[in-house]
Amino acid sequence: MAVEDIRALLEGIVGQLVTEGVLPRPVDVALERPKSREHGDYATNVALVAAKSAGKNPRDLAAEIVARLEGSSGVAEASVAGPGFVNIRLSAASQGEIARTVVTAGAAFGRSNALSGQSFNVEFISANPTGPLHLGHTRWAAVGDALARVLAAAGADVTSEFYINDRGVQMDKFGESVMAASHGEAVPEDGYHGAYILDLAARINREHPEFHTLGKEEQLIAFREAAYALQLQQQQDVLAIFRTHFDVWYSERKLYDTGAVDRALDRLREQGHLYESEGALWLRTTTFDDDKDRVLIKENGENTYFAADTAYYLDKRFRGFDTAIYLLGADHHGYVNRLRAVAGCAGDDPNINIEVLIGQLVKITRGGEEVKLSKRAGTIVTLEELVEEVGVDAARYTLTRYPVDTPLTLDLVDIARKANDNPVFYVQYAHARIKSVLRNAQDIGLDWREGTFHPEILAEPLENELLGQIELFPRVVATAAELREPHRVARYLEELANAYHRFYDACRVLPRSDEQVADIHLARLWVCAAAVQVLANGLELLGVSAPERM
RNA sequence: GCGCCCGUAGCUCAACGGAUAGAGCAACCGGUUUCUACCCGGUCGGUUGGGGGUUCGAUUCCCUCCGGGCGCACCA
Repeated sequence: MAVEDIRALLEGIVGQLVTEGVLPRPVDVALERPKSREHGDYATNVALVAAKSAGKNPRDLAAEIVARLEGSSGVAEASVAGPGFVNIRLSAASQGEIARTVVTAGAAFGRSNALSGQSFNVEFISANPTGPLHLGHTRWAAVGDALARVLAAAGADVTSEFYINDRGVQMDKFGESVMAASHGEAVPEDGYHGAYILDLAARINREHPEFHTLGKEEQLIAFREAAYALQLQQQQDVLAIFRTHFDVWYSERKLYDTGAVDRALDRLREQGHLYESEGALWLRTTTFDDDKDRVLIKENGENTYFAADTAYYLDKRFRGFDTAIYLLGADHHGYVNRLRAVAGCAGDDPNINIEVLIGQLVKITRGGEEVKLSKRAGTIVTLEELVEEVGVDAARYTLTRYPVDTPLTLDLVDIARKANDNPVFYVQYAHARIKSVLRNAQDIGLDWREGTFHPEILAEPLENELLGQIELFPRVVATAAELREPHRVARYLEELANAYHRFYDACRVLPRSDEQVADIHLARLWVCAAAVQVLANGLELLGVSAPERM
């Protein structure tokens, strides 16, 4: 019996109470899993919520609901508890059916239509192609990708996107730096100084010796473009290794080439939010809660970076996305208001068409000491170095198991530890452990898919807990998507893994050598098959591997 | 000065406005006759930064103070 069934049952009862005049109007049915198992499989606070409007004592009202729940099929027991909660315990049979549901749904279990019909553009990282991705980008590489997966699992139409800042003076400085290095000269003071600049220069010298025959202007462009291509490719390679997928790599240059900037200005002009002052063109963002108005075109005729941002937002909307989600670092939170104001100025609803998620900074330590310098980039630790040190699974999982508004301190030694104090291995181990049991079952010729599944014999408390935990998965995924909080999936998996380990500890799955195969063995194999499926589905949402053996 | 985020056990952090605020680590004590012990159980540990308010109920929402991080460009 699934949550939806119980919810429907309760809603039906509330409807009856309204019809009978006990309640003046319907109330929302909030159904939750009690923290304490002693409170049953499910609990609802409808009586507490409705008591006031009904002019009744919450416990009396709860008792009326309980009376109607008892005797419903699938409900083993209902009771009033505390100030007026209604606790519900399901029958073993209805609870056990969940295993069959999961196995039948397979990889689709957990997917829902909670957000179907909504289209999202999820933009994250969006680094300059002038160097390696570093720690500042890493949190989003993991969380942004997981968010895109979670939204899709909730039925939303999702496009993940990386905005390439390939225009402007930073690109020129980058080109100058590589060119200087290729000539064996010192890199300009305000250029890029990492060791990777030397690598890029050496490689370009090798592949394009003819660049040195070009005139200064042409040579600068040649180096800039060649270095850009190589560096972008390097970022893409690292992200591919990190399993972070982007549907679209959107070049800032493209905004200009396709006329998106002009189109955006036209739109804003139509909406009446542009004005000229002191020789510059301004957007009146203060109308929508920004601190000050912003310049789009400078006095010297150049576009500001903000003009590109504006055009980019509108381009996303022109491309048909309902909501543009931006994932930004805490050091960019000052942009939130002006971005939201752009939506307002364009005639959109800043509360619907744009969402900006701010991620707090991540600090890395190694054995308790802060790690700052990267060997390669000369700045802070790179994504590549992090992966080399702790591996993709550990890095991704660790970064996604915390809410993004929590400032993080991660210790490389802890993350890489292959022990139970490391949640990623704890969850993966549960998966591998079940796979092992399933393999062993196969080895002794025990096929749980054949023969009859008897859910009603799954009456052990730990079986019940595990099944209840499994059943929660779709709701967890939907909530993670609705709240844009993929960490909920990771936390859930840890609880699921724990529920499995405790089940395994108490309930023998396979027959011992001197035992006959019985219904209970088959039934528990179904539970194992369901648990391993949910673990795999959950890890997939986080982009973490689900190992067959460890 | 203005704005955003954060403050929960010794440490790293959880907790759609719900019941006795939870995990892991650290410290101590236990558990395996056969499926993966990278597992399971127990003990110790708290004025949820302080103070008000909202309500049946506040770690959660509002106000205020304290403490920490970050941001306040015709830069990119």
